[in-house]
Amino acid sequence: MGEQDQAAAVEAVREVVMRTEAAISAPLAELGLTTATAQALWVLDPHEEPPSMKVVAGRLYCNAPNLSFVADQLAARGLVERVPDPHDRRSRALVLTDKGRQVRSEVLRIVVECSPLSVLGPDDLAALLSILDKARSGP
Amino acid sequence: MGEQDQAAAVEAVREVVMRTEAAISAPLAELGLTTATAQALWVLDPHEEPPSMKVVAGRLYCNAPNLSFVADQLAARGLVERVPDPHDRRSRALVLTDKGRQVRSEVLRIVVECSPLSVLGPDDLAALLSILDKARSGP
DNA sequence: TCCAATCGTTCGAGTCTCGAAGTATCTTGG
DNA sequence: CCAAGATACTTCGAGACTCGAACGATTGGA
Repeated sequence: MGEQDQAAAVEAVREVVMRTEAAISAPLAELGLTTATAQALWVLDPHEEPPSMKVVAGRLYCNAPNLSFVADQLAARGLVERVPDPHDRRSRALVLTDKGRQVRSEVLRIVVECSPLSVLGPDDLAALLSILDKARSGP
Repeated sequence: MGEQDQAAAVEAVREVVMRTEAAISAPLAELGLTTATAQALWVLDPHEEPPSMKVVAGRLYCNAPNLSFVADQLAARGLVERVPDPHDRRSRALVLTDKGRQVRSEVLRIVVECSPLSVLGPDDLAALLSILDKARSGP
């Protein structure tokens, strides 16, 4: 019985993501972004120490060649820069440029505005986060 | 402030979906399926009246050419059949074959087993479903 | 009847993703 | 110190997915 609930939950989560992507694709296109490039921008927090390519690839659940491809696009648009790590010259950190920080905040605004989750109140959002954090911390 | 929570919630939902896809890709490959074909199989409920291509495309948030492409793959594997609608000969319904029903149940089993949501208890699952249904019924 | 709208398909192009191979660098055991 | 293996990233080539445009078949309304 619980398996049916779980399948329904997976389906619900999937649908929310699909609807979000469908809703944000047009506004992102006006910024010259796709969902792939926008997600890469998303996981670059301006307040943290610039993460290496490997770390970013991990956050995006993609492999190194894929991230190189996406990083090239962001770099071509002047949104990120590859800066060598002084402690390990094999490694390169992805750093947001000024324009990158600005566009990233636009991405966040668009996502927050277009996501189906925008209809939820603060209590529901907090409960949702609490539950999903349990799932994320699991394996 | 609520915008930060909402951004975090969108991020959490995205991560759950990414982790699910990463976890199921290998088992699905053994069935000769990709995430795209598996999702199409997923939305074909054996107990309902076979839906038209247009309806299925809507469920997958994709357009008609894309669904034709995916349906071709499922048909080539003998998992679905296109049957003409007697009332509207332009329309074709996607019907699961016997093998299709069997493989679809395997897909459900894999997803339920591999999803990060599998660590959640019945109460959390029910709460999660309740909240996401609010978001889904919104727009 | 005629014409616009709908359903599905085909075609071509573009984007995304990945495995394999290569380069540069680091690290470890001897 | 140095050679061998491991690591970080890139490039290349192929495959999978998605979409817009154009087309044929069918439907339904003026």
